Amino acid sequence: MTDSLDRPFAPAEIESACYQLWEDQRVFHPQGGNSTYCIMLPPPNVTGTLHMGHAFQDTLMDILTRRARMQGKQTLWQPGTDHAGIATQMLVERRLEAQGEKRHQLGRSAFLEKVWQWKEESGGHISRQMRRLGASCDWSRERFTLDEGLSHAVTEVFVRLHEEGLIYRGKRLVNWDPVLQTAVSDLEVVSSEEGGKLWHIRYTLTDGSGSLVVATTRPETLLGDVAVAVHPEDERYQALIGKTLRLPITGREIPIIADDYVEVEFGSGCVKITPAHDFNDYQVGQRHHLPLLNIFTSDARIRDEIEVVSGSIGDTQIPEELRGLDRYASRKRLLALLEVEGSLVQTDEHRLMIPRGDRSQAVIEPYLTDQWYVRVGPLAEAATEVVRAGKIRFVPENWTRTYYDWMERIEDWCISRQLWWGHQIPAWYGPDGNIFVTRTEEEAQHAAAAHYGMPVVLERDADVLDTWFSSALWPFTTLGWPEQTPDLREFYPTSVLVTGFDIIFFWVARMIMMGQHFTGQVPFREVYVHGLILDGEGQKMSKSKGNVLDPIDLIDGIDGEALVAKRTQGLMQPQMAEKITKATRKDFPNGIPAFGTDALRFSFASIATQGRDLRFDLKRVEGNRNFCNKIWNAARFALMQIPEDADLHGARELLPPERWIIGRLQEAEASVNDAIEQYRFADAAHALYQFFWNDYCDWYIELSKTVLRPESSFSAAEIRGSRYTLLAVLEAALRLAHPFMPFLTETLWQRVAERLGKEGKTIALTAYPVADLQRVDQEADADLAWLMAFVGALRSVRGEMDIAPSRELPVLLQGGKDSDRERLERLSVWLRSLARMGEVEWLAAKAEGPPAALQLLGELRILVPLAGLIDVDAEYQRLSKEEARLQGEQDKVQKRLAQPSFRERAPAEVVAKEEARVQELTNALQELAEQRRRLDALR
RNA sequence: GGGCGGUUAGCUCAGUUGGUAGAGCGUCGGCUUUACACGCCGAAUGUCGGGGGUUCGAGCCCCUCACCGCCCACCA
Repeated sequence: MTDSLDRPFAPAEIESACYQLWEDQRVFHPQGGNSTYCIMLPPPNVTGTLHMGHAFQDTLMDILTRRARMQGKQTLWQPGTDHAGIATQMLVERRLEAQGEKRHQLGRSAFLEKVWQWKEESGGHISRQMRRLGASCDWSRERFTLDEGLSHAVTEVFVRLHEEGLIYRGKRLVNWDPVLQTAVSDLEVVSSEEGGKLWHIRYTLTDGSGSLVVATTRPETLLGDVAVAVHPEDERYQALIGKTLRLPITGREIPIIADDYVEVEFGSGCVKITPAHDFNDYQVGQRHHLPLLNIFTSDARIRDEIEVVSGSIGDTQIPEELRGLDRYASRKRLLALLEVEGSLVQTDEHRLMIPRGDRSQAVIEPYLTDQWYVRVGPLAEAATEVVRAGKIRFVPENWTRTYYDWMERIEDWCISRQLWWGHQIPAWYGPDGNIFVTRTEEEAQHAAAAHYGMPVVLERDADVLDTWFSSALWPFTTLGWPEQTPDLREFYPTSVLVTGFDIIFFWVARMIMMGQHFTGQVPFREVYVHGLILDGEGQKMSKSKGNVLDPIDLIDGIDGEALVAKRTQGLMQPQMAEKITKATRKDFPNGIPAFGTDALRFSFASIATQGRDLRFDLKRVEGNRNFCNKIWNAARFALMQIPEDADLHGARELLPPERWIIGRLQEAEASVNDAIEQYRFADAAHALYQFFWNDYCDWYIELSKTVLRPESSFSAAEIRGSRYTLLAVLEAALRLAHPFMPFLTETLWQRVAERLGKEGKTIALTAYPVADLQRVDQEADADLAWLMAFVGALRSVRGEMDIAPSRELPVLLQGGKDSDRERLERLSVWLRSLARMGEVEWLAAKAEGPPAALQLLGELRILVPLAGLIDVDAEYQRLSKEEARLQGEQDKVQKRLAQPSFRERAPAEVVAKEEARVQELTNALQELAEQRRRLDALR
């Protein structure tokens, strides 16, 4: 540990030493306790780097984890990383391409070797960054979705689901990414409105009696048309249903069918039906037993010949000039042909939803392929039920509805991907295509031998599983499943899942389905759904916008040009670089100062409200860095006040300030605990901030100076009480703050605890404070409220009248109760030091005092004589303003009281309160008016 | 088309059973007061998006409108 506190707060100096201490002491290993607490880290991409969203989420998890650990629970925060199939494979492919190599030239095993190599190189990065954040994961248990144990579990799950008929293989339309050349799930497709056209194309009736016009946004699929559909009740086309049309270009004959999928109002009310290239048309095709004609290759080019997947047609020829053309080139060409033919009757601008792959951004093509699916119906039902039954609670609760809605409409999950990086599907094919799904190749061989009556050569399915398949198992596979390990027994179901709403469907729902199915228990009891971190302008942070902040830069600081370089390097659109450079130089002319981890963490906690979007403002971090500094200096002060040889454990007597601050501490403890329990991190942070800065520093430290100063007239027991309280309250506050600011609190605690003679190697394993509200002392609270109001009154006079702080204020008192006199006796020593109150004199009740500034403290009149001190005009104005304010309030209250219905219906205590208030206001107004008259005479 | 959020001080946002509107930042004035100028003291600032309703009483409950944002959805 760094030793000297004789310097300003310097986070960089303390952070690494603290983390070292925690790891050396094995602080993060589960230990002790009769109850358990467990959080699963949502596994980040193994080759990724920490972004603001991670840092935010990790901070919240760490707060929960550290508090639970300090509460003495056996606590595990399980870390690990995800192989992130598509993302990682794309990245490695891009790197290879930069070196002039291609995935397919390398071949599967050589390519995979390259990916593993990349994983080894960049794999530890994100966990090192998490350590910088202070994350208290048990790193000795770190897992990776592709490591041996987890892969084994994935196979086990696949095989079991297959045996139960919940996994099947089928040929149907999938979302096909023609760039990545793989199927993706519904969730990986993001549709957004884009500009396009609506083409109107004429199809002529084969009997020569006329024609129809169909409207389409995808003319290039025309070659795959198998029918034209109209609405069954559409009067315009009644007579045509059942007739046939001639497809433009090729002249193939197709029927006119009736299906109520067609919207009468849209376009011409006629829809071309292309079952192999459109999800709706597929349904229509199924209903009407139409052929399935595939016209595209896997990279979305026109085939050389139509592939008849089912049904039959006469001619499968494709015009030579279209063959091999990309879908957009073929669209252009085909439109030209239609134009020539005279079939293109109209072209309209049209906005439509374009589906794109969330990784590649390629336009997704509905494409007929063989894929593996999870039959989610039964799983979803069970997963809905556990939420309904309250076994899983969403926080905030309104996400429950989103969850239900999705679960009700969920479709089977396409889990196979035509990638190489991932868990290869444990399925083997016999020579005749028979499928053997087994745990190992040997088992498949046995099964095949039994099936065919002789050994055969099997071919393994080349596909891998969707990354989210293994992620769905994360809560139990990381704990050793399928083995019934002690960890699994101890920590499963886990306590809470902390996650963003963007992956409720991808991940949360699937974990619930799989967890419930395979363990018979929910994977977690609560789901805390947090908001999304946006930049200061409310924009989503993204590399392409150039507004990304790196959490590590906020901790260590970064100079302006380095930040510019970082933001403009490796852009997908290099032309943005100039704009980003300009904006960055404007927003961060001096770069970013080093705020330290604790300030960053505290900032994350303080913006963690229940909203959906959370703007991240650097000013806030700066403010919290100042808070860290405040704590640092307060601790320095406390330690400085207490001589090395001071005996803190002799007889102690507690003065009102001590009794008061102890009470405030209890209330702060209650607020913080209560807030964390409800996942109200911002409230918890606020309570801490408020207590430490406003109560402890602004008032208590200042009050203690009076007792602890060298010429103090307080007794030894009182001084000891004050010294002890100063340190003990600080020590408790450090423990209370530790989950939020682990580094700062650890460093200071080492020194404070030593001085207090407290045992323990680290604050991380001390007891988390629990409020004892019995210790809130009503009398002390009343004393301090009086004292603070008195000090406030004098400071207000001083501030508004511009009286130098060095100048003592003489005070005249008048009126008031016995308690005011009694308190003045006991508390004036603090009034003198905090407000620099000078001579005090009591005036007789009716006596006419000298011209003075007036402040009211209940029935007590506090007068600061004007002679030589006060500007009469200024005080006159101040009084007038104050009068106006009170008058306004009095009017409001009186109006309320004047209503008979208020007296009749409002609770008696509310009425009494209002009456007391109006009385008080009336008195005050009288006093002020009188005082103003007196001053008026002097002007 | 359906659903969910949001609209409160110059800015960013709190406001949990309906009972006298708050914080941080910023602004203005003063201050080398024996931890901290990353500080201290004082001050200013809101028709709580519009309209209607319930209620003795509404920022909070109900209805409605407007604007902003997000998610879901098969009008080719």
